[in-house]
Amino acid sequence: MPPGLKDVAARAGVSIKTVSNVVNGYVHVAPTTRARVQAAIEALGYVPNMAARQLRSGRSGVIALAVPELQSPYFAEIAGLIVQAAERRSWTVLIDQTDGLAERERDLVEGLRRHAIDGLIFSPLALAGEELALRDGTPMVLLGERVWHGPADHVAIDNTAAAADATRHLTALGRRRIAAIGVQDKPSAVTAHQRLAGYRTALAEAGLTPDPALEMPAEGFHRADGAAAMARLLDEGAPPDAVFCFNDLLALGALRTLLSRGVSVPGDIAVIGFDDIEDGRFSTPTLSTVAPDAPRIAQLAVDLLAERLGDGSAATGSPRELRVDHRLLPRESTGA
Amino acid sequence: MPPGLKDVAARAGVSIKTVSNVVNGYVHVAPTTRARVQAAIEALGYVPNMAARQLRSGRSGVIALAVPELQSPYFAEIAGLIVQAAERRSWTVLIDQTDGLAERERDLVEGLRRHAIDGLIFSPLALAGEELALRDGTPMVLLGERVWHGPADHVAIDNTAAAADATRHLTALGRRRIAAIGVQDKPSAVTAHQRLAGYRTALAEAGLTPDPALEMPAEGFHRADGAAAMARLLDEGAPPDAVFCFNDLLALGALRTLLSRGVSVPGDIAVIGFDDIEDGRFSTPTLSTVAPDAPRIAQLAVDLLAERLGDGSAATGSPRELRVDHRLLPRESTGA
DNA sequence: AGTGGACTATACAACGTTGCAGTACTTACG
DNA sequence: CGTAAGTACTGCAACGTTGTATAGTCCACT
Repeated sequence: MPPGLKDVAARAGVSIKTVSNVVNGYVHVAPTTRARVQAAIEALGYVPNMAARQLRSGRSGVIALAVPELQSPYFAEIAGLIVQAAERRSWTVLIDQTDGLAERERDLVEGLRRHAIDGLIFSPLALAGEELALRDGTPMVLLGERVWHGPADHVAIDNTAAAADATRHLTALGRRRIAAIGVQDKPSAVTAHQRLAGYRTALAEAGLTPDPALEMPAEGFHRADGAAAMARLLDEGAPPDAVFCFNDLLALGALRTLLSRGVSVPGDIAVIGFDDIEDGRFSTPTLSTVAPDAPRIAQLAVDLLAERLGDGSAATGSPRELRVDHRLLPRESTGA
Repeated sequence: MPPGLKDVAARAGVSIKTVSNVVNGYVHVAPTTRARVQAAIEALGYVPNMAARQLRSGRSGVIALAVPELQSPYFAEIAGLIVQAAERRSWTVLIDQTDGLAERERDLVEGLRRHAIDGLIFSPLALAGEELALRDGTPMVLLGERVWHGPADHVAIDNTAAAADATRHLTALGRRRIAAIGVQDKPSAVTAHQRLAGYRTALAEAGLTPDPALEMPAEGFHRADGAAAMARLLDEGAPPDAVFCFNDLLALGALRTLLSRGVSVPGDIAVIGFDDIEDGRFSTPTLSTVAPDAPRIAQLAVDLLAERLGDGSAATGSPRELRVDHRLLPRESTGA
């Protein structure tokens, strides 16, 4: 049985409460007493019992981070950064994998973990809009691209603008038949919609007519989906001279198809992705991409949550939307 | 304030304990009572308070998983699989990132989280041997390649044999100058040592003399390290005709260097990696590798932990070492 | 008719911690 | 010198849950 305040108190010859005061850094404790208690703590190897603390205070010191999947390098990176940011506030991060399942996401929102966590940082895939309204008062910060005025704080890049930047990079190279890979129908697939919108905007700016045959759907955002979409693009009629993939994994899959068929990149077809994952910096050719400022996203998400947790009433203030910068990174796959 | 047993009891007109009994599925509750209580639970949206539960039972239902880094696809995959396996036991997994820092690892082992977690699945990088002995009774399962008879249960593939298999694949192709990338000096870098040993064994079997110039060190196990090591290999004297990289990331980095210099793979140099991460299945050329049975590793780790948690005394039985299978996956980078 | 057992429900204590109220002693000040 | 303010410490209650003990009811079998 691990020692408690009781045991430390007995050993130091003081009351339980005094030990508690020492542990919590209460000021009015005589130096000699404090030293005696500290010694007892050391000797017994006392560690505060978090469960009891939480039961009293209602705070667990744990925040949850819910992402669709950790396998995806982008989310893995975000997760790592958020853990770091949370550590600076000595919070523990509980990582939840939703696999993009609506059911799992709903569980989170409806607060099945309610008592265990102080707040939630959430990157929703299946849920959108009002479905995200939290029933209990647990503060939540949304990550990624939510549309207008959701029910909670929200950190994201300007997705549409970033997609337009990527596409503009291709039109600026003089490409005319520019395909998009990653289109999704589901109304909840906000990311895909926004990137498609940005793509179309940039095409229009360049005076190009959108060709439905060039807007390739993808079930998921993985390499295999990108490879398959690219293959269809090559097999069906006139191939494009450039492709904007809605994320880097799709782009790497597309690259694989192109190279294995002997298509020159960027000679015949230029390719650009989205996210700036590490893989793209070492692929052959290296992958042009749009890089969201991930460290800043992580920092802001944690800061926002901290603000809501700071004052007791989580309801203070209306939801805020924070924009984070993005950068275009031209690499070999578009001829850098 | 969220409702507690007390509130439900009041609404249903029964005692607190009866509600507790209903919640915990105790058999001897009259159907009508049970229904009334269930209705009250629904109406109030009651959710059990985990902190209080843990305080009573000493069990949190949370296990920790500590890995060097989530960015690494191999660990991300393992993490995902462990979360799945734990979910089947309705455990929550707290993922800790050690960044391979000895200090962080020591904190874990010394049980700073002691009260918060029921058990620990740990993939140590910096710590080895007796330093890993847990002071308190928290059950621990070690992941990855620890040497003989550590202080805790341990799940791993036969690292040396797997490395030998990979190297043998290269000698079987008739390659004679086979390099290794990923050598590390630190005594705690057990993985690197074992893979080097396997490599040397296979060379010896093929009647080849090990050439120190072909054993390339790598600071980390990342793409950049692999790319740099490969560059040095090409620049210093006679280049090899095959390379065994100690993991897939190193191999992908090496691939990048080779292709950007116009070296043919596998024509001039064959490349094989280790881990079977998704990236290697979509690189150009696709990457030959050795695949550990990751799902089984995850399942066994969780099972082992469950066993230690089952009976109250965690000390039952001496540490066990479980071997998991691995498979050689020849792909394009060695001429498949 | 009496005894044992299964069934249903309850009361109480305890898990380890902290907020609040309170006690005893010291110092400061008019 | 008396009172107020500050310092050092203590005791009790409460957070929400569950294990143990207990009490009453009903039925079945001697």
